[in-house]
Amino acid sequence: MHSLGVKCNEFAFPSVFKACTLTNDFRLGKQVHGTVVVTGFENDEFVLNSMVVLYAKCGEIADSTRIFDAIPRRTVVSWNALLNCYVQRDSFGEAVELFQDMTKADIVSWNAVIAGCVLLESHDCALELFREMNKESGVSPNTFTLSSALKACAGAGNREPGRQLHAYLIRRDLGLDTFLGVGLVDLYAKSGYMVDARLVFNVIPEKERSIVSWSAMIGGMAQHGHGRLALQMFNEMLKEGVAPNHITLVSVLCACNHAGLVTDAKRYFSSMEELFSVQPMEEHYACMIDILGRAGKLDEAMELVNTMPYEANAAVWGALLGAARIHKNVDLGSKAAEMLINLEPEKSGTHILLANIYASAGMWDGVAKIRKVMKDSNVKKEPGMSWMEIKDKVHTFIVGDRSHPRGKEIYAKLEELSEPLRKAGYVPMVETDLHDVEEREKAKLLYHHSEKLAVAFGLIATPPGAPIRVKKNLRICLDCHTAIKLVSKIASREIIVRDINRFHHFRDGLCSCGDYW
DNA sequence: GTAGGGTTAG
Repeated sequence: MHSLGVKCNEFAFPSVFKACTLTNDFRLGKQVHGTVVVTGFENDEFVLNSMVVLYAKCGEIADSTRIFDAIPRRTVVSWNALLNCYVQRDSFGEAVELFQDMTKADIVSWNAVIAGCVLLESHDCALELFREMNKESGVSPNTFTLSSALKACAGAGNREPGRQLHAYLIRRDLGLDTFLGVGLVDLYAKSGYMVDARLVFNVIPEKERSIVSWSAMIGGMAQHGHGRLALQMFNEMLKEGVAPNHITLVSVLCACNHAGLVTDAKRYFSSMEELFSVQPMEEHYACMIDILGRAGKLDEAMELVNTMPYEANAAVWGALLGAARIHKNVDLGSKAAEMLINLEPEKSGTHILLANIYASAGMWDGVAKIRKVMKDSNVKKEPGMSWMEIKDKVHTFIVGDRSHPRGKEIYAKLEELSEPLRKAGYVPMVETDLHDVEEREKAKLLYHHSEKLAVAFGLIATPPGAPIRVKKNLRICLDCHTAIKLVSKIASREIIVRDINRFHHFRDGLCSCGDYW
């Protein structure tokens, strides 16, 4: 158009800027900006709004803000444009400031700040804003708002508020669009209710069912340790003619991993490019290395590390460290830990896993050394915490804590369980505990880990036979894993623990993770 | 003609 000499008007410029933004062509964008100035359209509100977005998305926040300030008649769209740019560029502080300066925030503004909270994983903050919006702003939520709010609930594994959102959208007859469908499936999956996730999945209208909804189901099942069900679902999907993307395939590998299906995993991994036109990416290699490592094929895992077209990242070294722990391989463990400490010095989990490896090999001087390193470098173990939700109340537990109103009963329950546990073969794994206290004190602490307290509370606070659902902020500890398996049998209860990585369904003395985690 | 939402991996 330009070369034909057709003059661009104020209606064409916004689309051109949008195209520059989408293709990240900042050079062209600046040229077009020049044309705007030359042709005298630099006061048009639409033109300026689209320029705000262009500059912000290309990282030129200062210029973007300058253009924003120069808009003669700023509308709510101008404010929202900048607001969303701040949110997407992780400048949440600036976003909040801008939001507070707005005289009349509309639904898009609210959606932007709520999405911003979710992005930072400040789930409670997101829900708090959501409530404030409903109560005080006179703006009512739309499907965008609800999908962010659902994501906040899912991220926190908090089914109750999510369910209320579900009820709300039914009452308002909003119907399930693609995003709400995924949001609900993921909510139920992440809060431990796979049956409900499946029910929602089944009622998503066909045209709203996307590869993302399928992936959420398959990934959810994998996280719950239902590896074979996940693969069944994958086959069902293929039968429907839906093509997997790279995320679906990560979940498929993860499903094989948790079901111990090494051969299937290898088959999927080596044929994914041919069958599904998805080239193995870093994350697929990391999964495959994890699978091989867990299965004890450490040499094969290392070979893949050395031959893959990527530099080993934290996920890869983490997988190797985990494998080293399971198979008690001190050499590999220390190598992986060293790499990880370089890559992620701020995480305490690496030191702890390595200490566990030393401990299980009886290398107490190694354990002591790590304890010293942690002390000197000020790496603090994040305190383990567990939660149990009853009705809409959340009960929190910390190791050895007695402050819960029913503390006495909880400790009595654990005491009562100690004899049947011992008879069932439970031996405290004192060596896995790193607290800097005497052996006897250690056994006591171990027996009062937060997840054990939460389970004991579940036993006394829910009716006989009801499933017990616990959440934990770290990986479940090995000793607790063993103990809870036995408790599920002794007390005839299904116990579901969501740890930082996945779900453990304990039933009749076994765990759905197959002790593979 | 300008602004906003979803799935994965240690």
